[in-house]
Amino acid sequence: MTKRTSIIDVAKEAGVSIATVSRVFNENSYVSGELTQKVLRAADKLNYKPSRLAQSLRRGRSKTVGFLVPDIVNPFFSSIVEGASEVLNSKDYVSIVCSSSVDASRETDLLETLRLSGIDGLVTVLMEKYNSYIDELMTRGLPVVIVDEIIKTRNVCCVASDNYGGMKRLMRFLLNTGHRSFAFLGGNPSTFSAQQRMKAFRDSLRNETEASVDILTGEYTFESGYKMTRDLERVPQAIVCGNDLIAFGAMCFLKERGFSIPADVSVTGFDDVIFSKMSDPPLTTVRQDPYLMGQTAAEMLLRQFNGGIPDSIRLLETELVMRRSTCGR
Amino acid sequence: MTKRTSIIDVAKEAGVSIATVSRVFNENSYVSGELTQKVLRAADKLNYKPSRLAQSLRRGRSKTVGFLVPDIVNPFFSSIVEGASEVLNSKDYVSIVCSSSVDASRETDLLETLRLSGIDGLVTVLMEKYNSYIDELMTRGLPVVIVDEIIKTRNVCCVASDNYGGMKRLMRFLLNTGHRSFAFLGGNPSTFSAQQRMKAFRDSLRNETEASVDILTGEYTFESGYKMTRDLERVPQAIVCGNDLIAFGAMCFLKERGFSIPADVSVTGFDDVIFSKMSDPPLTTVRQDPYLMGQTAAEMLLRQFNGGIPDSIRLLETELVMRRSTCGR
DNA sequence: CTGTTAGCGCATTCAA
DNA sequence: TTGAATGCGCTAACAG
Repeated sequence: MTKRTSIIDVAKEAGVSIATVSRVFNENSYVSGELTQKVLRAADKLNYKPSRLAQSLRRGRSKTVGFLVPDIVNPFFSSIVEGASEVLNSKDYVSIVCSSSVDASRETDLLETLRLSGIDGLVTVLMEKYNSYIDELMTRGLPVVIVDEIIKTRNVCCVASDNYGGMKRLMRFLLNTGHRSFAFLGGNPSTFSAQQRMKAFRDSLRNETEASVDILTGEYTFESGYKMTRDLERVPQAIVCGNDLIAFGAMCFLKERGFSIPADVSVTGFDDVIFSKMSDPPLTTVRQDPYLMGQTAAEMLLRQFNGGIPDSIRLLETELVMRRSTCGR
Repeated sequence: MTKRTSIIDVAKEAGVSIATVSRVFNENSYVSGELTQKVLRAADKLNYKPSRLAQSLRRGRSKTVGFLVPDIVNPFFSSIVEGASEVLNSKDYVSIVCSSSVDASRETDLLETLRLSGIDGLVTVLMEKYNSYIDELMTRGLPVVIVDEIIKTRNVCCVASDNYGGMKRLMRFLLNTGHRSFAFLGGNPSTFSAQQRMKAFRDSLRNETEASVDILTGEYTFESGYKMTRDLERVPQAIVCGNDLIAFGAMCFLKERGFSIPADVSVTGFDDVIFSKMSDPPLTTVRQDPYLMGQTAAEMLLRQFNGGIPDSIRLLETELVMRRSTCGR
């Protein structure tokens, strides 16, 4: 880069001290109208804006927040980042984004890089269990918000969808519409969301002594959904999937085998990704709002910046979306 | 944040000057083995790592690259970011990501924020036409790479898929399999990629005087594809869509109207998004590789950092992916 | 209200 | 090889 124009250049141009220039740009101290105009004019002429780098070093705050997510390509995670960034950007914060590329072993390194970059706060979706390095960061005083997971054992801010409640509602709907035999095709059971959804599935059937139940777990992917369905000993009245991708895989297999959806078997998903309304048939699912999760996380962070102690846990509503992949029995 | 341990603390602990500590961490100057050990031990004990912020200010380089994309939630754009970030991270660069949320009027502001944050380079996918602020940044000496658009009029590095060649190949395939009546359902015609694809479509049919041709343009969305198909005066043998989303919309409408795909009408897309193999029927499309585009962009940037002048234009191969949404006539 | 000065944490002269 | 001193661009005392 060409040499930046610095505060000194502006001070010279305006014929004032650098402190005055600084004051004009910080707007918290009083400067006479005359000098303010001079400074503004000079700054404009030289196209000057304060360097965030120098401000950061001096202030000890960088107006920067770090993000660490498992996979930025996954719209679920990128929506979280987008939601949070929107809120943060409007407060003049900038986002440094790291993706671990679904490699949990890289998380600590990336977190360290983020810390060294001088972030003021951290928003993260962790891959598996709680990363103890987070504790260290918090001990050092870094504001943190964990997304898509609720951790009660430590005093850390968390925001997640009500996975349990959403799945409960879906199951109630299925039960009410006459389904009595079920299969659950879950995602990676080490994740918080998968655990909650599966637990809700189980709990919903606890009193249904007549119901037939099958539970498999795999990955949150199309392929995994396809395979798990193939591995099913028999096709039940309803296949409840851990997320939409699994449901797409299940529907694909079922259609190949000549089953008609929903006439022969109902299929449900979770998430309501953009393609769920485009699938054939459109998928009955539980909508969660990752964008809102991001916004909420940002607000929790902002409150910490302002010295407030936000509610440490926020559970976001989910919504049952009934489409044509399910029907009454 | 708790007070960071600084280079001074380490120097004291090790009983050396801060210059020596600095030298040990920079590995470019010679320090005796003894002092090196002392410093390393002290740094380890105090858990010291140099502050990137201070380094940036001092060096005038931040090891940070800025990204500006229209929509980070769109996997196409996030793949570009991911591909580039992977390459850059491995060279110890960190990514500052901005999304204009599909609002072209915000681009210049975000670019300015990025500049003030002290980025060493910029990778961007612009919304519409060339943003002249980019020129200013380049004039100031900032290395820039434009992605998904080829700009020949200015001396700027560009990387994009061979949209034209890909569409040509697809049309050749369609022509070879006996299709003679076509509709083209294009995306936003102000984007470079849309223009290239449409041009290739037109050029392919230039010598087919017998062919019947219809051209509509809209947005790169499911809804737009649905509507454009509805607006078609008659259903041709092949509906060539500007991207996969449009194709999904088209297929949805066609199926609702009782058309059988591909028996009654072939449908094609562009991009090969993850859902294209899951649709019913799976979509014939042209695959492009945004992740590779990102990687390539990063390499072009790195070469600029090293003072090299990279090829200013890189066109990436596309691949025809034949699936079951098309058949011979 | 304005200017002078110190120092954020570090890399890099210049001497020794 | 090592240390002392300087300054990157800026903010925040402290004086005036």
